[in-house]
Amino acid sequence: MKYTEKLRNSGLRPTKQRLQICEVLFETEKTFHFTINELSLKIKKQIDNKISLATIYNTVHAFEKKGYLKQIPINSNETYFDTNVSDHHHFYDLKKEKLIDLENADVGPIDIKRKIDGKKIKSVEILVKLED
Amino acid sequence: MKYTEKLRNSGLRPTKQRLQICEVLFETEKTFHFTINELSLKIKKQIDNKISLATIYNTVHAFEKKGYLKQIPINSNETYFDTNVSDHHHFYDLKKEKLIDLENADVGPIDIKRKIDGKKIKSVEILVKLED
DNA sequence: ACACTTTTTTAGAATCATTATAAACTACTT
DNA sequence: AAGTAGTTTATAATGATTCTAAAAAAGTGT
Repeated sequence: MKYTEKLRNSGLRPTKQRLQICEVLFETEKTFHFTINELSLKIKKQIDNKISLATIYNTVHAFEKKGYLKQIPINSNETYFDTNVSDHHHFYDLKKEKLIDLENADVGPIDIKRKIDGKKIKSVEILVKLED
Repeated sequence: MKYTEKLRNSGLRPTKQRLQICEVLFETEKTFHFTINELSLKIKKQIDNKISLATIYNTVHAFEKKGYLKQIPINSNETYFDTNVSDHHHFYDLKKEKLIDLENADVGPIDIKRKIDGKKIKSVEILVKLED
């Protein structure tokens, strides 16, 4: 299996559950955004056996820590994740509660002029809220 | 009282609780960031009578709706608010878990080139994560 | 001031995402 | 095969937020 190595290299044991979650997350043409609840439903549809909710939480957090997933900073009662870990930004449709990727080319260059002593910039994330 | 009119003009009755919360929120030299829990403690310290938690939630949401407060998009289990409602962005010091205001002048102009049909931009918020 | 309507406050309960627990299970090592 | 360290699991616990419905306060008209 193609994800076995990837997991081993990260220090994560390639368990059946993790490999199956990899399939659901990364075996897609396009990247996508999800909440744990949405992912849980997706897994139920695509996988025969049951994966417990706790395992889904554990796995998503483990993957996020390893850089295979990104958390999207957004004010919502649910945490949003993104399988697109490249540098990019988001629209957030407030009505539909849906995220839309903004390709890097869709946003002019960002120039952060201020510096904080002893700190370096890890990421710059833009959230563009949309209303009707 | 100086906030009475402000509230009336927004269609909010200037109740004792709302006026007191105005004092705590806006009667400060500098603007600040807070969670509901932090605000609740600040109120307990500064105000003699008790204001119920439900009222604090109600009031903060009412003020946010009227534009007197801003929610800050950030991944945390608690919602962060800002008394600085001017157009500005934030640094987030990952180590200290602290927000720092970025004045608008600290960030070059943001150009969102992509448009979504039937939607208009409500806000553009940048979160710059800082590491050591 | 009084009566009446509407809004607001409140304590407590309910909700819901997330995390903790601890026992059973699985993967890895020797 | 045995040992151990990591993982999964159901379930309970946590904790922020929202809901409820009754009491209180504010606004309005007389």
